[in-house]
Amino acid sequence: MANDTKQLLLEQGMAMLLRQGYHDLGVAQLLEATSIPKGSFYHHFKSKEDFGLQVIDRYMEEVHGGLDHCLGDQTLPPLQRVRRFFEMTEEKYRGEGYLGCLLGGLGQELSGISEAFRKKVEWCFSEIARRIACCLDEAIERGELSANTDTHTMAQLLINCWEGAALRTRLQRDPAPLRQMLDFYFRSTSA
Amino acid sequence: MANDTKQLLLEQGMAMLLRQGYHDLGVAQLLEATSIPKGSFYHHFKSKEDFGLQVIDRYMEEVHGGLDHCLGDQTLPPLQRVRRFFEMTEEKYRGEGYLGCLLGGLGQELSGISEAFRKKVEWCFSEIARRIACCLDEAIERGELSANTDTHTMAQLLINCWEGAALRTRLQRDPAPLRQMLDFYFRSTSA
DNA sequence: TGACTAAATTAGACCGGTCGGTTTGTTCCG
DNA sequence: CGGAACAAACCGACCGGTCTAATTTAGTCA
Repeated sequence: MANDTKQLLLEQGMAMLLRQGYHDLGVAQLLEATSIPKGSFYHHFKSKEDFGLQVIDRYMEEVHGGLDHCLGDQTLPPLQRVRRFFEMTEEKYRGEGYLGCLLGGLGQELSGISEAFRKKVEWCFSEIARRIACCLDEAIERGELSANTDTHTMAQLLINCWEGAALRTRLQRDPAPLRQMLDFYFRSTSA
Repeated sequence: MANDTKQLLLEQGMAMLLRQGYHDLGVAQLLEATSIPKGSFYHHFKSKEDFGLQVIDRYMEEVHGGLDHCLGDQTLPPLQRVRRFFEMTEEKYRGEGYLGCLLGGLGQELSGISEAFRKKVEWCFSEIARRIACCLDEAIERGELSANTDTHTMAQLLINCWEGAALRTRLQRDPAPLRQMLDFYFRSTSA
């Protein structure tokens, strides 16, 4: 079905964009990998840029799924839920060969030359931070964090430090930076 | 002189690679910006990839200069020297329009498709971390850090968290992530 | 000090290949 | 039957790199 074609392109596009980045991945290469003709590609997507932006949307669906799953787990205290989300993300990175974060990659590559991508990626990070901040608010209520914690800032910090660790993980093909970052952040944050 | 030409290409290349990344910057565009003919480019550089790797070398000269300047300042205690280095880097970012870090950008864009770039960028980060770890060793000696601090890991963490903040700074064109990260790191690290 | 030579550097036209996107046509599905 | 989806040839533009030629620079020698 038509929707299968579009989803296949988005899924394969996510994987290939993660490894190669935006400019190194040509439309032709993606189509060769999926055995889909170019007419179909331009039927579903207005342009390559449109495709890239929709890949990000598709990616965020998965991220929000993961956030729903972890932050919604009432059997764990809030801080552990937040940490669990990142541990699951690390497992996802392992399945991909420790290539880091798609958002970080596209944001880094394109935010100097495309306002559409800069705004979209920044909005995505802000959305993730907003959801984490909500969970940190609950941690304050539960006494896990001191009452004067600026949860918005702490959530942004968590995202930022994770993205830096994700870059080094991509460079080293090793998850150690992710673990060190989580250990440091949660050790420094607990009440 | 010939060396002037090469240095001009490297300087201009640094600036343009920071904004646009590797693949979006064509050799012709760089040559148009510098009014240098293509024959000269390929006289000084074996290839575009060779050029990119030499830009990184040139960049690291500046980084080591900044490290020499800050970490060698005996009028400040060690932790403040380290922090000063990053504050100076933030000022450099301001001059560039808050476009983040060249190493982070190239590492993110190219480390999935070029072993030469992946190794070079990773080596650069390791070098910076090594020098910062030396200064953190001195902070232990001075009592600024507890004796059981793993300075190698703390130095890597500092680099990683900074790179994540640099990405967000690039996305937002705002230094707030850098400052928040430094405040958090040094507040959590002091003895 | 000037002439000469070789090497270094500059100059830019040209190349084959690939790019993103368009166009025309065919097939499928509701 | 018409619109959606698929199909693939084709296009102009641009890519990294090569090649041949011209100019400049540096070294040597009388």
